[in-house]
Amino acid sequence: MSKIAAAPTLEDVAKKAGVSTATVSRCLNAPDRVVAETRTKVMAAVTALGYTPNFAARVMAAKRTFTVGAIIPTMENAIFARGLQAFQEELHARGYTLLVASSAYKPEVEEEQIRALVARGADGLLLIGHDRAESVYDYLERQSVPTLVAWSYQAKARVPSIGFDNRAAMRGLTEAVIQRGHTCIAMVSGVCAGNDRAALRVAGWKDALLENGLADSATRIVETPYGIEAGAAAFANLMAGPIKPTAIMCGNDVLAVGALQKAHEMGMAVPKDVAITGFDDVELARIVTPSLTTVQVPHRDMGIQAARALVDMVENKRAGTSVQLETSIRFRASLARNTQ
Amino acid sequence: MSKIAAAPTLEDVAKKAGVSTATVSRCLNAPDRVVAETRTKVMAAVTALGYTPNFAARVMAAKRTFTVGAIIPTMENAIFARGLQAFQEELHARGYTLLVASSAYKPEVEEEQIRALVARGADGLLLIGHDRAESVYDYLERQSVPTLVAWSYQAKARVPSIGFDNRAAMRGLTEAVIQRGHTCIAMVSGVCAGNDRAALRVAGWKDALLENGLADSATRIVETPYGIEAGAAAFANLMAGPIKPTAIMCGNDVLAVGALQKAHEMGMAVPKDVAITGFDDVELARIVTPSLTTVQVPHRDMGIQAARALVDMVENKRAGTSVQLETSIRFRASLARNTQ
DNA sequence: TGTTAAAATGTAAGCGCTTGCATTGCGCGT
DNA sequence: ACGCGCAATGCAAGCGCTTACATTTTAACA
Repeated sequence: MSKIAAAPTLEDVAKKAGVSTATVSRCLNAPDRVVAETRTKVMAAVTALGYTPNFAARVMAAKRTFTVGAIIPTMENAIFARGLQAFQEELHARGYTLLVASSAYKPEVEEEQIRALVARGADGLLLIGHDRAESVYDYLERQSVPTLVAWSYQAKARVPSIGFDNRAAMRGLTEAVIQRGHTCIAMVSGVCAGNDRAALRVAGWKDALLENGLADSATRIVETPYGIEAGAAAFANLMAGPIKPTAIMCGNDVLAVGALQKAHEMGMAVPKDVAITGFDDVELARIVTPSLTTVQVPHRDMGIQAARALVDMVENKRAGTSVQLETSIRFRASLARNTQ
Repeated sequence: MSKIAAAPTLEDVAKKAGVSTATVSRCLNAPDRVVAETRTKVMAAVTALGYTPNFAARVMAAKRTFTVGAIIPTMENAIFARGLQAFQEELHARGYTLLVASSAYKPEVEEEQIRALVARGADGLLLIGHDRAESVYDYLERQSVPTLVAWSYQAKARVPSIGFDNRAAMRGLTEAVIQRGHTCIAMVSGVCAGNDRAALRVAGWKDALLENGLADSATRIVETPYGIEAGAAAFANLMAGPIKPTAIMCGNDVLAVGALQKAHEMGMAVPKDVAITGFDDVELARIVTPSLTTVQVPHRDMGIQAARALVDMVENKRAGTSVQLETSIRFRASLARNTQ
C-alpha cells in the first residue's frame, strides 16, 4: 500500500543520508564546505529520492532568488525576441534565471506584471523604455528592486538605461530619405503615450523635416496600435488624401510590413511609387518583398550588456550606469537609391 | 533619519491597522469573511504602506501558486506565440499566471526548465509534444504536478494532450500536392529526435507518397534545425542533385520561408519552377511573396482548451482527457492551382 | 601524547504567510 | 435580562529552507 507520495523534502534527504538538514543544504549550496564522503552519501540520497529543492522555501530563507524579471510590450512579434534571447543567455551564464512577462503595450498591465514579478522575488527587473508613472519607480525604490531600462537611452532618467538614441536614429534615417529627393514624407507611428521609443522616433522625424524646410510634411502622421493590419490601415489612410506622400516612414518594422502589404494590394510599386522604411531590423525586414530599409539596432549587444549591468546592480548594490549604443541604417530595396 | 526601509510585511500592515495578521490575510484572500469596517481600515494600511504580499511566503503556507508553467521549444519565432497568447488569456481569466520558458529544442534544457518551474511551485505544466524521456514523466508524477501536452494529439500517451493529428494533416497536404501533378516531392523536416510533431509530419508525407506509388520520392528528405537560414540551406541541398524535385514540402513555415528565399536567390520561380509548402500557418506565411500554402492549425482554440483542461486538472485533481482538434489546408500562391 | 585551532557537522531560530481552532462579541428568541 | 448560535477575530502552528552559532571531530604541533 503506497501512501500519497508528497514531494521529498530536505529533511527526508537528511534522514536517508543520516546527516542533519544543514549538511544537506550545504551540500547543495556550498559543496566545498562538506567533506567528500558525506557529500557522496547525501548526493546518493538526493538521487534516490528524486529530490528537488522547494524554491519558495529557499527564497524565503535566503532572500535571494537568482531570478530576474523582464517585462516586454509584446511577445507576438520578434522585436524584442533577439535582444531578450541574448539577455537570457548572458543571465544564464551568470547563474540567473529569466522570467518574462508581456504587457500588451498597456501601462496598467505592465504595472500588474511588475508587482507580480517583485512579489515573486525577482532580484532585478528589466523594463522597456522610460515612460511610465512615477509611482511605479517609487514602488520599485521602496521594494529596493534594482531596475534597468533597455531599448531606449536617456541619460537623465530616474533609472539607468542601456539603449540607443531613438530620436537621433530616426532623424538620420529621415535625412537619408530626404537626400533621396523625397519632399512629401509621411509617418506611421506606434502609439506614443507611455512609449518613449515611439515618441522619440516621431520627434526625430520632425527634427529632420524642419531642418530641411519640409515643415508641411510634419503634419502627415498617423498614430496606430502595433500590428501588421494596423500598419496596412494606416498606410491606406495616408494615401487617401489628395496629396499622396512619396515616402512613408514607419515607427517599426511591423508597421512597415503592413504598409508594404497594403501598397502591394493597392497596386502601388515600392519603391517606385512610394518608398517605405521601418525601424528595428527584425528578421522579417529581410524577408519581405521588397526588403525593407530600416534602422539596425544592436539587439544582442544590448541584451548582453543589460544582463551584465543588471547582475552588477543586484550583486554589488551599485546604482548602475547608463550606456548608449550605436545604431546604423540598413539600406534595402524599399527605399530607392535615387528617386531623382 | 530614515532607516533602511525593508519591504513592508503582513505584520506591519496588521500593526498599522490595529488587527491581527490573520485578519489582514483574510482581508486579502477572502474579503467577505471580514466585516466592512475592518476591511476599510486594513485596506487603508495596505495602501499607505505600499504593501505587496510576499509570494514565496504565500506559496509556502498555502501550497498553491495559481501559476502554471509552459515550456516551448522556441520563442524566437511565432509558431507558438498565438496559441500561447490565448492560453495565457484564458488562464488569466481564471485567476492564473503563466510562466513561460523556452528549451531551444534541447531535451536537456527542457528538463532543466521543467524542474525550475516545478521548484517554483507551478500548479500545472504545459508541454509541447509527447516525445521525451520517461524519467521526466516519472518525475512529474512523483511531484504530482498535473501536466498537459499541446500541439500534438496522441490518444494513448502517458499524459493527456490537446492537439491535432500531425501525421494525418501532413498526409492530407501531401495528397493535395500529388493531385497537382507533382511526382518528385522532397521534404525539409525539422529535427525529429525528441520532436514527435516533426517525426509525425515526415511519417504523413511518406504515407501519402507510398500510397500513391511515389516511393522513390520518399528518400528525398533533409532534416535540419529550426530557422530560416537552415531552411534555405536545406533547399539548396535538395536542389543540388541531378534530379530536381518539383515540390518541396517543409515541416514548418519557418523552414518554408527559408526555402522560398533560397529559391528566389537561385532564380527559381515559385510555384512555376518549384512548389513550396509549409506547416503551421503563422502570420509570416501570408506575408512572404509568394504567399505560402500551409496547414492551418487552430492555435487560439488549442490554447484556450488547453488552459481550461489544465485548470480543471489542477483544481479537481482530475486526470484530464485528450482532445483532438481539426486542421485545414490553406491554399496560397506557393503551390500552383494546377501544374499540368 | 596533550593542546589547540581549524574543519565538519549539528542545533534551532527564523523568513512571511495561511489556516484550523479557540475566543470574543453580537443579535435574537423567550 | 439571559442564554444561545453564529459571525468576526485572534492565536499559534507550521510550510521547507538557510544560516549564525554551538558543538564535535580532525589534524597539526610541541
